[in-house]
Amino acid sequence: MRSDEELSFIERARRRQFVECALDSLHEKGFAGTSLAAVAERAGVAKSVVVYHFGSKQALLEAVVDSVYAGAAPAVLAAVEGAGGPRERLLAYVRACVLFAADNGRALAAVGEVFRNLRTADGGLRYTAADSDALISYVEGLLEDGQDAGELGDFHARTVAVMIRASIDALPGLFSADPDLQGADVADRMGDAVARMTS
Amino acid sequence: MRSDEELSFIERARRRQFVECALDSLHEKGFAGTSLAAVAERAGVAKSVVVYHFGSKQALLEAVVDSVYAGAAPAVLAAVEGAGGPRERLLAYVRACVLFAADNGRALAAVGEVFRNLRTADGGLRYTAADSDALISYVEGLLEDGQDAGELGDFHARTVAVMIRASIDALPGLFSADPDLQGADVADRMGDAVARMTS
DNA sequence: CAAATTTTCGACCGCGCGTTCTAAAAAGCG
DNA sequence: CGCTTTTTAGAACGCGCGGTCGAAAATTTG
Repeated sequence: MRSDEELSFIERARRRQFVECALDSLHEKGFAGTSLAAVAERAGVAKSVVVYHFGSKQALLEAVVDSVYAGAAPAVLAAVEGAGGPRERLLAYVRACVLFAADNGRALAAVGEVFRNLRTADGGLRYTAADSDALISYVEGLLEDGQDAGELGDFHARTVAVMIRASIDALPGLFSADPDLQGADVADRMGDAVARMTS
Repeated sequence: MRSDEELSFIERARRRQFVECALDSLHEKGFAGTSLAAVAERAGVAKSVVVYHFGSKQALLEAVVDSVYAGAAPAVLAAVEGAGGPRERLLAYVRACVLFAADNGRALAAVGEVFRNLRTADGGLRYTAADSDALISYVEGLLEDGQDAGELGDFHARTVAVMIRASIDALPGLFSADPDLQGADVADRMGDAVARMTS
C-alpha cells in the first residue's frame, strides 16, 4: 500500500473516518484526551488499525488540520474573489470566515487544539508563528490594497491585521458559548466593527 | 502545616520558587511538557517536594494563574481608575494591557497554556468560558459607559468587546514573534485601532 | 478455488506520568 | 542538649501513553 502513490477508495474512506473521530475527540476531550486509543474506540477498531493507516499520531493530527483547511480555504477565497473592490474584498473575507466558523465550530476548535499543542519529536511546536503569520499577512495584504486604492483610511495595517485575525480565531469560542447566535448576525456586527476600524 | 491558616515565610518562598519554575516550563515546553518532574528538576529538588508544598499538580498550576493575575489586575485597574472619562478609561485599559503584555510575555503565555489545557478529574476544563466572560464583560461595561455618555459611537458593544479581548489575548504571540517590538508603539497602534472601532 | 495481499486484532513493550509512602535529614524549641 | 515538627530524598505504585509485532481474518487476484 505504501508502494502505490495513490490511496485506494477504501483507504481514503478509513482515513476520513479516523480524521472525523479525531476531530470529535479533540473538540470534546481536548488535545491531551485525544489518544490513539480514544480515536480507535470512537471508530470501533483496535488502535493498531489507526497506526496502520496513518503511521503515527502526528500524521493523524496533521491530517485533521489539512482536512479542515481544505474545507475552509476554498469557501473563503471564493468569497474574496467574488467581491468587487479592495474594501469589499476585506469585508467579504471577514464575513466568509464568520459564516464558516458558525457552521464549523467543532472543526476549528479541533484545529486550534492541534495548532497550540502538537509538538515534534524535538519538543518544538509542530505549527509555529510562521503558520499563523501566513494568515495575518494575507489580511495585511487586503488592508494595504485598500489603502493604496484610497478606499481605506490611514492606520497601521499589520496591527489591524493581527486584531482581525485574533477576532476570527476567537469565533469558535463565541459560538460555542452561545449556541443561539446566528452566523449572519455576528457577520454583520463584526463586519461593521472592521469597517469602522479601517475607514 | 495544614493546621495553620497562614503559611510560614519559608513556605511562601518555596511556593513562589516552584510557581516561577512552572511558569518557565510552561512557556518553554508547553502544558504537556510541564510535568512535576520537570518543575522539580528546574528547582533542583525531588518531585515529591513539589507535591508536599502544593498537594497536587492542579493546585500548582492554579497558583501559577493566581500569581500572574495578582500582578496584572492591579496595574490595569489602576490605569483605568486614573483615567478621566469613559473613553479615556477604555483607551487606558487597552494601553495598560498592552504594556503589561510587553513586559510579561512569558507569564501570559504560561497562563494561556493552563487556561486552555488544565482539566479537572472529571475531564472538564478547569477554566471555562465563564472565566473569559468576566474579562469580556468588563470591557463591554467600559464600552457601554462610553456609549451612554455619548462619547462613543453606535456599535454592538458585546461584539466589539470580544474583538478587543481577542486582540489582547493575541499580544503574547505578537511580542514573542518580534522581540524588537516596543510596547509603547504597539499600545499606540492598538489604541488607535480601538479608537477608530468605537467612535 | 487457491495463492497472495491487505487489513484487523489483541497482546505486548518501554516509558513517563501523578501520586503515595517511608525513612532520614534539617530546623525549631524548651 | 534532646525532643518534636517540618522538610527532604528516593523508591515504589498503578496507569495510560505511542508504538510494535505476529498471527488471524478478510479481500483481492490469477
